Amino acid sequence: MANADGRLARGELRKTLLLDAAVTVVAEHGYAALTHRAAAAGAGVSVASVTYHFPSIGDLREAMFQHAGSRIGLAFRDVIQAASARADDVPAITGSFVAHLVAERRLETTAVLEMVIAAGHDPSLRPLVRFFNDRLAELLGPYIGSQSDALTVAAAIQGIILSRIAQSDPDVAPGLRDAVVDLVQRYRSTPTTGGVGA
Amino acid sequence: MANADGRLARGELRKTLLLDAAVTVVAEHGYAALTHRAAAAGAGVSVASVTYHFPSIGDLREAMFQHAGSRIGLAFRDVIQAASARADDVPAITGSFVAHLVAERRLETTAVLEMVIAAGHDPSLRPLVRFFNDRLAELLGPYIGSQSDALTVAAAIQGIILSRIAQSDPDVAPGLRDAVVDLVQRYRSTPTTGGVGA
DNA sequence: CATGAATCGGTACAAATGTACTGTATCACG
DNA sequence: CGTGATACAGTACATTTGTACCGATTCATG
Repeated sequence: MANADGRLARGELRKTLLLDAAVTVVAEHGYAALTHRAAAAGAGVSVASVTYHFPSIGDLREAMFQHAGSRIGLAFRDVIQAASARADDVPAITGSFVAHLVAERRLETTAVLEMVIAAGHDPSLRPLVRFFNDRLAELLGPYIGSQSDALTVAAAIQGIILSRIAQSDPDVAPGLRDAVVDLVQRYRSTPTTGGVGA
Repeated sequence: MANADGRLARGELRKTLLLDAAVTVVAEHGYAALTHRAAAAGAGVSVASVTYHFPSIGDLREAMFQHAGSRIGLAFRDVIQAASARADDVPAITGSFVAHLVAERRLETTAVLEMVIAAGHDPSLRPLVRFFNDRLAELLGPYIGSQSDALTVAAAIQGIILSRIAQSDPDVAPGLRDAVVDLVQRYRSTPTTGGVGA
């Protein structure tokens, strides 16, 4: 899709540029501020370039959510693999991962949270929201035995992330990680080999 | 403000009618859908009546958040009083309260969650968001000794509520309450008098 | 009952937005 | 080197939205 056909590669490049700009708009000014013109201005291109790739505003919104979700999803894939290998380290891995999301992936994370809210009145978004819940639960799975508990903790972690993003205090990142680590540990079900106990 | 002056009473009545309609619009169609005309249509009144009480759209948005927050805040006041008297029952009280919010106060609760997201890029909303976090932490206070832990659990509960509203499954209410009760119990710090242990 | 403020419906207009249309440049391919 | 599809800039127009304005109605008060 890129090497064989240069035209498609160019188009995809512009698309990602536009979607990155769209994610930035949503994260910095809210879901309501995402317009063709706002995305065009953020990417430094013409409005027609946006309407060409995303003819209707619904297309832009949907692609923007998919894009933000894809970025986060890739990060999930790596950390899930690491967690499945060492179940005892799941709390620490999860805590660092969440801190990473809020710090280095703040824009995409914020956009995903906007998507979760939007899913409340837009059923078409629910499959993607459920996908993220399942991925987060999958990350916790090796440490938390119960699937039900894992989903609860996944939702709880989302709430902790939300509260930090809502306050937007840049200095709360370390406290965020500790809070997540502690939360996960309180749901431990599989016996750990080492550890002196908290 | 109501009995002494009939005109003000009438105005306040219309205001609450409009704000209830505004909250409904936000809960059912999202924050972006809140316009003067949408609120007017929802309340069955003219657009001028909305612009009279809320001249700019910013006034309407701000008052809508305040209104939804006020409704939830009143419910908080009662439950906090009940919880302070019986610390051992805090998990059950909190669980039932959360279930009540999602069931009977779904519209206001959804609007408040929209406000939390909006606070990420609108600092003027953060005091109200912090107020709710503090109230929820205050509710948990008698049961959870650490103020830091109480705030974490408060954020976690918000995440659990968010996940249920996002999925919008009406049959998950009982599971919701159990999940909240279990979560709070895992953060117990004060010794309970009775109880056989879970 | 007269009066003035509060309230509200109807209308109008400027700005923002969604979206279509036209022309042009780029690039793969024959 | 022509050719056609892709990609994009500029423009235009209809719709939506924010907001102001005017007139009618309600209601407390003297």
